[in-house]
Amino acid sequence: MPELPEVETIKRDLEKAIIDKEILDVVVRRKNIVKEPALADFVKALRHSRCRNVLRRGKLLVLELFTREKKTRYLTIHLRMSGQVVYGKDDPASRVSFQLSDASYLCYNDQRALGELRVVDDWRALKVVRSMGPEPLDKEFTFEEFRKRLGRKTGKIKALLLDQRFIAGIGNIYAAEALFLSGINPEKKACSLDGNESKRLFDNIRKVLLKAIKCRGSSFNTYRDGLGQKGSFSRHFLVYGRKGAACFNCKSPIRRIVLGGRGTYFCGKCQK
DNA sequence: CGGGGCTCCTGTGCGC
DNA sequence: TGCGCACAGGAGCCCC
Repeated sequence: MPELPEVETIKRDLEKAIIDKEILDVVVRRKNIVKEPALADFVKALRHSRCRNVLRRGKLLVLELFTREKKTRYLTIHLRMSGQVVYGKDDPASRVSFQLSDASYLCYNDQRALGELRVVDDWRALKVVRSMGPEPLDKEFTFEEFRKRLGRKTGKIKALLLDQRFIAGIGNIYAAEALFLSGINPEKKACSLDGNESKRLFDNIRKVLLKAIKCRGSSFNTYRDGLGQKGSFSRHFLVYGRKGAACFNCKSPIRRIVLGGRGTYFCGKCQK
């Protein structure tokens, strides 16, 4: 489900909703979602802590907490395929529910229960964070660097865009959309992109992510924002989920192949 | 290093 | 209607 724009939308919603509020209690209804520490310690660390800040790195959502013992801890949330973090009333179907000091709740919903919650001392020390590639919307993410790193990769460009170690936050939807906008076939080898292609891809990655954030994400299925509402970017999909439909550019049918185990949509005529 | 398959889960939709 | 299979915004692991 959630890629960078969806997680960023949730982050912004939570900033408005929960900062400085105290977590009074935590109910864990699905234990295997809590990865670290052991369940009792997880609950203990959260209870009576306050949310100081909300952060995002790639697809990882991070709540900075100030505990009752006056220590800083971090609740990290990875939503995987179907996770939601929704502020409002309690939802008995939620996997984990946080009761807040304003009589509201923060619910972690997750139909497929593939998501991961952790409480850690230092979220930046997590292996997944340490190995994460650059943030595509940061100033430090430059075309020169992108081009250089592309040139060393012999695998298919779409698989590379999904690799969080290469670049953080892109998932199946935005990889497909950025490649279409750039006129690049998803099976093309990364190192074979020429200067113009790399530049178009670099620009379009940022463009599509920014536009999706403006639309508050894509909700064709389970994604919801921090207040339980749908995002509208699905209305702007150019290729994703459009198998057999006419390409908006050339009218030939959008194709679907499986690449790296993921459904991959593209126009065989416009993307070379 | 690349790529394929399998795994963790639950739910939906389609063809027969 | 019922059943089985494919597939779903992710990602780690094993194996060739």
